[in-house]
Amino acid sequence: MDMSKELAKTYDPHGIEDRLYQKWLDKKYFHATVDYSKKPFTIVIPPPNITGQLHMGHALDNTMQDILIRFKRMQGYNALWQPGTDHASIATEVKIIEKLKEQGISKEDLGREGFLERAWDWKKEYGGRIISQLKKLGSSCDWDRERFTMDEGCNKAVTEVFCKMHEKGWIYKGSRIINWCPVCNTSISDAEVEYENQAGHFWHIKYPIVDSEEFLEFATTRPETMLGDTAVAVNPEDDRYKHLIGKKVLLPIVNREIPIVADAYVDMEFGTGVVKITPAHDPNDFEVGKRHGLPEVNILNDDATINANGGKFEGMDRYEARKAIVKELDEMGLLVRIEDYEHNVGTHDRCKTTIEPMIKKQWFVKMDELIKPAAEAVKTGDIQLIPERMNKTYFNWTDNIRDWCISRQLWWGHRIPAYYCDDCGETIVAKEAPTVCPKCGKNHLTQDPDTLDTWFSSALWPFSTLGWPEQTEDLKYFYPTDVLVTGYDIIFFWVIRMIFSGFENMGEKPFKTVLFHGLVRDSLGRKMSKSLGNGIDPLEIIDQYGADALRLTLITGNAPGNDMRFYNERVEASRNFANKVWNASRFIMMNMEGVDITKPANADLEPVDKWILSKLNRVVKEATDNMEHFELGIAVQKVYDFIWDEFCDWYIEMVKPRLYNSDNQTSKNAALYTLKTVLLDALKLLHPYMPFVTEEIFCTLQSEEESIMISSWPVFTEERDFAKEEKEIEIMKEAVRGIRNARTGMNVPPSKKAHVFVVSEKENIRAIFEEGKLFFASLAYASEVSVQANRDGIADDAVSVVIGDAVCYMPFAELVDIAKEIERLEKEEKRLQGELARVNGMLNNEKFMSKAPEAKIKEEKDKMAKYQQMMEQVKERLSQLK
RNA sequence: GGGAUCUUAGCUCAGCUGGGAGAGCAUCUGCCUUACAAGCAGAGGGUCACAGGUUCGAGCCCUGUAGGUCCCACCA
Repeated sequence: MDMSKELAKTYDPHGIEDRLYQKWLDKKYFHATVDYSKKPFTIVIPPPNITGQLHMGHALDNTMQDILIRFKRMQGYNALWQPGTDHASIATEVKIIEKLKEQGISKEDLGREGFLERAWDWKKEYGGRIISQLKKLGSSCDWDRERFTMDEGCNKAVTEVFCKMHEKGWIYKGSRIINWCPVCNTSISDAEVEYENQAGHFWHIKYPIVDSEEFLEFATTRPETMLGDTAVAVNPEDDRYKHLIGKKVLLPIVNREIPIVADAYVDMEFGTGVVKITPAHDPNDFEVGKRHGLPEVNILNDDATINANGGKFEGMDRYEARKAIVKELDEMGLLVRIEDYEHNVGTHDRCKTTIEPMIKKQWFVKMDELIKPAAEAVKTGDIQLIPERMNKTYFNWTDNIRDWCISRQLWWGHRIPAYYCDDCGETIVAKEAPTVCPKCGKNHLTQDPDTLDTWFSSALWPFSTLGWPEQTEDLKYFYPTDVLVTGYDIIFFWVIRMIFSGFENMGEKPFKTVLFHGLVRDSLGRKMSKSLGNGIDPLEIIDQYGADALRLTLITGNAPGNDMRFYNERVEASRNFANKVWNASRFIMMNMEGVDITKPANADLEPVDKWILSKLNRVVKEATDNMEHFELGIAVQKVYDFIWDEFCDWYIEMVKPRLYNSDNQTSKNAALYTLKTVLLDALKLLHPYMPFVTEEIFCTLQSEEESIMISSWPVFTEERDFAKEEKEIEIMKEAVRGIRNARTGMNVPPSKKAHVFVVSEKENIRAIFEEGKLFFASLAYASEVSVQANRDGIADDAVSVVIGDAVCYMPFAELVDIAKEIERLEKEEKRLQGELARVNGMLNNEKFMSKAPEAKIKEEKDKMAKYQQMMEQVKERLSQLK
């Protein structure tokens, strides 16, 4: 071994991580190309926004994907992790506008072309930032394939889909009530509206009834909308108002006579049972208006100031107008009272502005047919959601689907491929801009100024990134993709839309499995947010503890779809584990130095070697199985426990005497071989989780293979299945534990060695201890170990440890406190009594004996035999001592 | 209003198809044992929210109750 590569005493990820990542890039390990000799395994990245900075959510999301990709790659799949970024239409546009504002420039100053130029510049400058941050995490994306939702290919895909669906009639333009954000100045989809409970008021108001002295009283949370009232509604069954139906009220201030209509929408129990109807500014009123043929009076400008329909309030902000109107109603004696009222207010998820429902001409996607195969796929299990409970959330959306408003009054995005003839008003939807109007033949055509909802292009991501609409080889080979990893918070925005888009355009699901993860919260369980300032920067954590430690922290102790809390102590624990692995490796390498290790014959392996190989074999099987089922946290926990508890704390300690004693080269070789073999396989199992430290060790240890990430995943082999040795070594471990325990109980310092006598009537048990004498002595702090069939020559007052198959004696002479020893044995007796009672209870239960599976009964019988044996031994010792 | 989910050791959480309660951190005791003090060896600590039920057997399945979190709907 080249000792210039000797490892440092503590693991320091600095320098190592960047160097290894660069090596992987240089060697093109992340790159995947079509190869029919291998099975594909594909993941498309949820494209991070170009405005984004890596946060813990990304770190978790991408760690999970990287684990799956690295795992499958090692298993021999042709693993493709398709990366890219999202143009994030509204988020980016808002940022650019903010930046321009600092320079005193408005969007309009620049005009569309100029603005887009700035936007692309912005993308160039910041769009790559998050990519370099993903690299810090160790993400093994195929960067040669990096895509952008607004690149040429994606644009082609968007246009193709838009035109195709328009032709089918599934994309239409219509005048409907939509959610309007007065700050962002655009329509938004229902999914982008976030309801927020706000303290507000209930204004109780009355309208005078025409040709009557009577008034009709009702309450509203938005009195300013009265300017747009075109009716007042009551329930047709409501006896209080039946006589008024068909009559009119005089809308105050506006002095417009509006009808009293009857509509079942009105809840008689709520308030006075009277509702003012403002079809232009409330979705429910809009429906009522349609049913009764009411006029729609729009009273708002796009910036939520009152327009000309508001008469003297024109130009006022909606909230100013509210005050003014309330004041005026009060002066007219029409304000009955004001009540404090908490109600849900729709806000824009991006900017938190209260949205205004408005009637606008927008483009929509008709959902009723489109959603069918998407709902069916999850129902039949063609697409599997993990955890399964996400199905309910999914169906809740598919069952109540509403048409999707896709047009946005923004510039940064895919422009809608619709053109209007200025002369005859014809609408043309086409992939290429038409030069003349097909209807009137004139050439005054204007493209629709609007762009598409960001999610329209991300919905196509699983196939647009593989070349669609071209029928590329990549598409044939890598589609459908295998797993989509994402947070449950974007199931409506993205997951569902990808699914129906996949079926519609590819005739096939976009992925087989969706693996959901939860939110990463702060140590107090709060969402990490900019406004709270409680966000933890993954890059800082990486800098402090290393990417491996961060990755492990995000994966351990967490089940799919569950939120987790993040705090530094957890990262420290992960970092400590990396260091543990590092030091175990360092130990093994030190001992390998200058030694030619050869593969030993099975007969030359000692029982402990077989024991650890067999244990390894099992963890290989189980961890692999867990990973196949996406139980990443469970899998890594098993690997962690194996490495730390079994391999480091037991096996390494067990073989030390053999390594230090070079008299028996066969035994030493077997130990070294086993150490190296187990370490290499354990590193492989760990690699998907902790790619850097495992690679660094692997390459130092195993110079003939160039990288662990392209090495092959360990598999279970019969050859390493040593059930007998596993059992035998467990007996010795039990003895060691018992001895350590007894010593601690008597405050015997480790420096005080004792002669340990192992007494067993069974020859095979004696043989086991005889064979493992060397390590048994060191683990049990023995100056000497004697294995014998009876207790001849052992002092009566020796400390005794009962393990069933054997009894270990430690004559300490002056140290032993007989009273204490009796106490200890009596405690053991009591414990055994309890155990025996439990086992007896089961075995004497006829129903248990007749109904329980045979294996379970045998298990309990075996236990009983063991406990009985131990009980006898304890009793015997007690009688001797007394 | 509908739905989901959680309640397990002092803290944060695992516990996969029901078969003797686990981890990390924290606490206590003893150890610088020639890989690791970011360590080693031990210890203490839980009527698995509560009440019923199914079962030979329930942390796990069913019903209900209480409290927390989230999603959807949005009664003006």
